[in-house]
Amino acid sequence: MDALFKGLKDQIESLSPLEESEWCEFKTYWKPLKLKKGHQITRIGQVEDYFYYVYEGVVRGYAFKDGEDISIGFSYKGDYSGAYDSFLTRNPSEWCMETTTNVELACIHYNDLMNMFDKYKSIERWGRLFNAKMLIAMSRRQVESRSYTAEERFERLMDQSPHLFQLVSQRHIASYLGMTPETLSRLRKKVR
Amino acid sequence: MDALFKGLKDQIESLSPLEESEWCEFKTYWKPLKLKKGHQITRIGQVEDYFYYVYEGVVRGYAFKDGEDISIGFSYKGDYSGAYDSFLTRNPSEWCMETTTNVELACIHYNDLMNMFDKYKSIERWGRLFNAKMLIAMSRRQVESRSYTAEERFERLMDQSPHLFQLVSQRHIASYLGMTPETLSRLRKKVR
DNA sequence: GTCTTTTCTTGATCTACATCAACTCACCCA
DNA sequence: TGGGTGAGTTGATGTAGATCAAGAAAAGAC
Repeated sequence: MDALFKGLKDQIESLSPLEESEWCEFKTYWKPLKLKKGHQITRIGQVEDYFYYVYEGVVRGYAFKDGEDISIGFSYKGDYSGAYDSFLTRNPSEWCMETTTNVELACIHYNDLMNMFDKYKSIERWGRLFNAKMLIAMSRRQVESRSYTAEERFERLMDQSPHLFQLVSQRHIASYLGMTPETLSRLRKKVR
Repeated sequence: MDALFKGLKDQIESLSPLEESEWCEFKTYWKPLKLKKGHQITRIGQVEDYFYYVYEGVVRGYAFKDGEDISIGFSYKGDYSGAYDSFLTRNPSEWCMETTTNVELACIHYNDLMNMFDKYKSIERWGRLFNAKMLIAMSRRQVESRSYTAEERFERLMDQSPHLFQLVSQRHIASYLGMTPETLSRLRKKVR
């Protein structure tokens, strides 16, 4: 439990240091949460009320388009996670979140987070910098997905996150890479 | 000139209202700027020192991968623009910005904006919400680019931003849509 | 205005990847 | 313990869109 909050505090302070008193209050709003593999965190059409910090395990974010399940991204230890567009806009989510392993999370309710933003400038700053960080990561990924072939995207993922292949099913990785499971299977064979 | 600042103020206040005194100070750091069509705003490898507000005209953001020019996005009237990853990280930019029409902009220097973030919570908040807005737009676009065929992406762009086809060359639109200029040309013929 | 350069168009081919289909393997649970 | 269900593999075929190439048209340059 302590390790979870320590991880969370470190993550936050890497972007914006907090006063001890601020952290003490902020901390009270974060709730620890253990979930089993395969748990559906957010469903489509539902407004996301929580923002999650992943302490252990993997969470998969995905969208549905024409009945297709498209993986948008995976959150591991130290990442934040959630149907972030719905959380921010308060509109029904177009995305879902589910655990692909057993996970340990901490979560905070929208209202509590907004109150913290109002109350503490340092937390407001963390919010700004956190969004900026996400934005940068996402724009890099956008360029990536445009500049490389299926095979190159696969190789890059193998280099950057080899562990993912142990933690997530092939078809989810395939949809994340923007290819069919068959194509991914053939690429893996080629490497072996 | 006044209209430019009014537009800027409205944009900012749509996310976070400012005290009159805050706006008066903030305003002094924004510099108006007129540029001709085809002007290179940011080059690759250069650190982006400015953040831009587009009052009139179109700015194109693009990346280079293996000598390929890939359009990332277009900013029109009322948008913000800039090599945002470089601006935020202070690393040399992997992206470029150029005007595709004559433009009128307002720009603010990194240091001045950071000072404003430090000084005013309302401006810090604007920064957070602005990043959030960009993030949401980008994540929608990411899902879009995965879920639709070239033809569908073209049709959606025709619906959403028909004016773009007047303001930007076909090959830039093509790279934005993730297809070759030839393919775009054929799709346009089909519609006519 | 005419000459040059770049952009756009159109056609012929090629290929990466999708789709369809059949088979294997692991895992679960009655 | 065996058979059902979903995940992964493998092969045969199809196709969207890339690539290559060569005109036509538009946009600058002087």
